[in-house]
Amino acid sequence: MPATGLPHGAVPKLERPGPLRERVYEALLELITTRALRPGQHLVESELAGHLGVSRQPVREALQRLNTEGWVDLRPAQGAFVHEPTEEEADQLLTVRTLLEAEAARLAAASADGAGIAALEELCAKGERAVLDDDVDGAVAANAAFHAEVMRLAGNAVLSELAAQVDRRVRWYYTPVARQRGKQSWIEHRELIAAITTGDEQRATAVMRAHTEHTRRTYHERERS
Amino acid sequence: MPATGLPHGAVPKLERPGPLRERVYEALLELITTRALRPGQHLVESELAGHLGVSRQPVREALQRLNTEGWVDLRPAQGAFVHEPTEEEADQLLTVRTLLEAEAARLAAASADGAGIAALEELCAKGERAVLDDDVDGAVAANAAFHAEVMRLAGNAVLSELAAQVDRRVRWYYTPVARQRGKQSWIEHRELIAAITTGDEQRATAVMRAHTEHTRRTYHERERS
DNA sequence: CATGGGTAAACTGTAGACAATAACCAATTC
DNA sequence: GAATTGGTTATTGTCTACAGTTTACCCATG
Repeated sequence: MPATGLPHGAVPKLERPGPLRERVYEALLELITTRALRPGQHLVESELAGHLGVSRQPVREALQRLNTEGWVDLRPAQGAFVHEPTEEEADQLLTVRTLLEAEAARLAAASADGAGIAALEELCAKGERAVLDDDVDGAVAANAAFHAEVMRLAGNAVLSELAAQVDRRVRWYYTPVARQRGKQSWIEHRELIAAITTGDEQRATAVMRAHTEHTRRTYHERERS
Repeated sequence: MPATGLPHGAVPKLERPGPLRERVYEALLELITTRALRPGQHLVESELAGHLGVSRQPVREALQRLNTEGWVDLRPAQGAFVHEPTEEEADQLLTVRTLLEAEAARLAAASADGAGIAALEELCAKGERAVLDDDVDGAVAANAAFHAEVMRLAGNAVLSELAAQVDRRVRWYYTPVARQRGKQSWIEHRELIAAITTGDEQRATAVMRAHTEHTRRTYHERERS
């Protein structure tokens, strides 16, 4: 290796636009999760293409990826429709999410690590601060970051990737009721950190399971609001 | 509804070709799982297209789906390469598989059902027969069918879909050593059926976990063969 | 002999054009 | 008047062509 003398991070990494399909994919996913594209809506390739300033091909590829990941339904010879979540499906997703997150918590507890725990505590503090400030977006972001960090500590890439997809969809269903669960959520996070710190796999699993189950309850009780 | 006088089943259902990308996808997946396309191999779109008698476009779409599902790695501006499984990844996949299958077993036990149990027993018998006949392919197929049936009984579509993908990849890694685990596997299946029949969720989970963990052991001990 | 530059080939990424298919609507017949 | 049939339109599925990048090889040069 040649000695360039340049530290890795210092290189500006001159912007690579990256494949168009990726950007289209992310743009569409953003539009779906923000409800700019509503469930059941018919997505016409040429419209999207024109709207995004690209050709139909990248749009097609993005739509197909969204299809395999469950965001849109691709009816043959008819086109793409934004997926309509059902009660049953939301419930099943929450079940799977509970499973994956609980396992991640167990693995994280098993391979406890000082630096990782510090990161968790920082994210937890950030979330608590956001809740006190009534910063909903900040709290949601901190929550996602917290769970992602637990996933990272688990050190299982396959698990992490699956959980990322499931979590994102759960959050999509769940966003409308997200504000209800603010303070209590972070108390539970503190408990989880404690369990991970002491390396108590059983307790970490139990706490995370209770945490996500609690989330499910909140979801199912949302009608009365 | 017009009375055509034609019974439903009698219509030959003249072959619906289905979207080309689907068929290309299945063809490529078959080629990969059978090792006709070996890990690390560079897949050139135009070659595949010519070989399959279609244009590049369906091949592209199939490759991208294979990419999102972890079968091929898609390096930008360079093309598709058959994914090379690592030890670590195989281990992580087995962990996730254990998780998903165990949960499926629990759910299946919770919603025990006479017809379902009968189906399981039949598949089990078929598998045992295949083992006695040294019919390896038949045994592998019966094994897959058995696990798929447990999944179906669990009644969780999301879980089922995830497990299907994970299982298929696990089986890809695992196929070379599949013959080692013949008879014992089906004894464990019998235990699982017993647990499901009595609706014992705890025991069903434990049995399935032991079963898949056993599979993992076998995998990791394969070098010495 | 090693090294650097430059050129060419191969492949992917994107765009545009054409064919096929399914829904929609009106006209027609029983 | 209802149902069926034929035409029409909009949209997807597929193919072909072209531009952009990366890689590898070869030749010139120190």
